[in-house]
Amino acid sequence: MKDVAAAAEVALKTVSRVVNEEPGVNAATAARVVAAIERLGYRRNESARVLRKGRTASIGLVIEDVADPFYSGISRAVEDVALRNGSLVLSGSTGKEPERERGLVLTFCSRRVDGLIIVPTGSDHEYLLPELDAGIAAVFVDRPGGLDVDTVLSDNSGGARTGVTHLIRHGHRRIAYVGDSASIFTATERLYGYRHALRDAGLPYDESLVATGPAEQAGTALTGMLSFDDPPTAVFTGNSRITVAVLRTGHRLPMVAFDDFELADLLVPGVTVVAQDPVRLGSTAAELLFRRLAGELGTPERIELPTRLIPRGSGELRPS
Amino acid sequence: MKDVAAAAEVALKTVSRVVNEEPGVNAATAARVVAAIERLGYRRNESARVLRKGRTASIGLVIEDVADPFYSGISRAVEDVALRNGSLVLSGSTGKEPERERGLVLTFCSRRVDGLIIVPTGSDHEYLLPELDAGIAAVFVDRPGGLDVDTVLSDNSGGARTGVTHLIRHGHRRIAYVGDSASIFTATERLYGYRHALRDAGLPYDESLVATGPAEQAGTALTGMLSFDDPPTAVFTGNSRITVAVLRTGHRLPMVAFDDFELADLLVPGVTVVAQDPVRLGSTAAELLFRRLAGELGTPERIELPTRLIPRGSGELRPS
DNA sequence: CGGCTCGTCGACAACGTTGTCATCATCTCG
DNA sequence: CGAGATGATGACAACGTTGTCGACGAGCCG
Repeated sequence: MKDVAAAAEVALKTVSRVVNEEPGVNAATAARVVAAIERLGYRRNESARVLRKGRTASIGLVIEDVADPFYSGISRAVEDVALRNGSLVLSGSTGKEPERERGLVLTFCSRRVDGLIIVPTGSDHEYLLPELDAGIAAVFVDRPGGLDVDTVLSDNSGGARTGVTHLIRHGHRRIAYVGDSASIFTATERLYGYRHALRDAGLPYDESLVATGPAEQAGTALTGMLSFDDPPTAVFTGNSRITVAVLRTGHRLPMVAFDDFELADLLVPGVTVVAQDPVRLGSTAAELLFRRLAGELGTPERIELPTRLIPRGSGELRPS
Repeated sequence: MKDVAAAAEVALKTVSRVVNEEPGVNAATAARVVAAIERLGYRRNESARVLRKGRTASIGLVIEDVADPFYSGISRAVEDVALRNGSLVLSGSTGKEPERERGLVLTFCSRRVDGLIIVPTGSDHEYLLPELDAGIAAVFVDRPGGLDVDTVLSDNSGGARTGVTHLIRHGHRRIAYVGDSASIFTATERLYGYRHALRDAGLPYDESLVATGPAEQAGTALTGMLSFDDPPTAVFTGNSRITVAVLRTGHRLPMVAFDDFELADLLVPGVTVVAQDPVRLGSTAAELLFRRLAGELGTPERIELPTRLIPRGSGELRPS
């Protein structure tokens, strides 16, 4: 900028004014400055600007894994909203490691992002408090982070309840639940929805039909249940990875899956799912964040987005 | 930092030294400073540091769409490599719009990223030249960007050739090619591989069996071909979106698809694919970038990663 | 004991912006 | 014609770091 000023024979400040399109610059002078900028290939140094202004026009996005379609959907939505708001997105995957989440968040903070969108992995987010005090806005997505902060969730229990009820309506009385381990918020909620549906229908809750744990064990768990004297006639799966694991076992059990996935309609039978809307999850969170950044006050919101049952065949099979 | 210095009753520079773990600070003094840092909840302002040092320890990643599994694979790999190198990733999706790509790249540059990893969307990347001169490193991934810059690609033509040859070996003589429009580098390469395979086998190249264009038209194009007097007995699809479009038509034509996709093995029959390795694509590009950032000189490299044929059934069917 | 090195520390400038205020010429109006 | 308003421009400080260099005392050696 100094060079540009020299080249255009004006003061530094005048160049600054031109670059920022501030009023009060003679058209002729401005033209001279623009020419000099062009000639020297000058581009404003955003770091210095940030230092001066305090706002970085960037937000941090912390998710579990960009490579997972659910999170990449969120990712894309956040990106789009950010772009519309003139912000950039710094993103990082935690891979379910709370330590890595913490590292990412703190790094983002020291880079002075204006706000954070976090899919919380650990349960303890105390370390965020000083940052929040320092004025960084934060929104939790998909799971609550244990702090009194804006949060956007899917209606996990309601969705699971709908899905299980769907199976019950089709005549199933013994329905297996295969889901993530109980330490994960969404898994607990979905299991709750499952129980709720059983209760609604007056069916007993049988613990031996419930398997929780990582996706790798889902297949064997279900296979085990099928060897019972009184095996389940249908299964409700708690997330996509588990759904796939169950599908790979080759049992063609009637099934409703939580979370939609590509090609669910091309399998035979098509897989009936309770679909979440990752894009809407992401955009809602981002909109909320930018409203906060724009100065909107008020108590933290907790938004629950509806899920949608998509019948495709597997959930409409009757017990055999 | 000023406050910390005051609280610890030392000079600004001493705090800086402690924060950066520079040698030459008395242990007792350091302890006092650390205590003050703790007490005040101080965290270094990275923007100021960047301004002073010139390096931002961040790279820009420009891809077509994070929500596409192929690109999110790249994304994740880049992220991991960056993290290992102490860098952050600014990312953005272009959605195939050259204008948006340009905007993203220039924004990243004005934020002084150290380097860029770009999946080029437009063909004209002249606008990058001033940035490259300014010392920003760049690597193109998946497609060349028309500039003499490090580039990491899949072996598109070789992969397609292998895939088509596979069908030929299984007795097919009339093989349809349904791929992306010719303006896209990878599509041209794959079509070239297709022709190459036909030539190798002494089969004629029949233009009426070749459909290029967006995925939305892929289904109808293939359906059209199947009404010929002498219809194709197998199809080679040029990318995942097109593969899915073709699958949705419901024709159970013998088929080899370029690019692997989740659940390809669960369809009936399993879909034989020529798999690319997005993760390796991303990590190779990132490694290359960081080597350049570390000062490695030499002429730009052009790396072509091998593809892998994965037989799953659909490609092993004989003509009916 | 004088000169030397070494360890520790601080003063100061600089990075590239932008906000504040001052300057100066020109114009307007009574 | 003089006072004040207006428009254009510039000088300077500040944002929070870090690099450079110099100061100061303690310990060492000859």
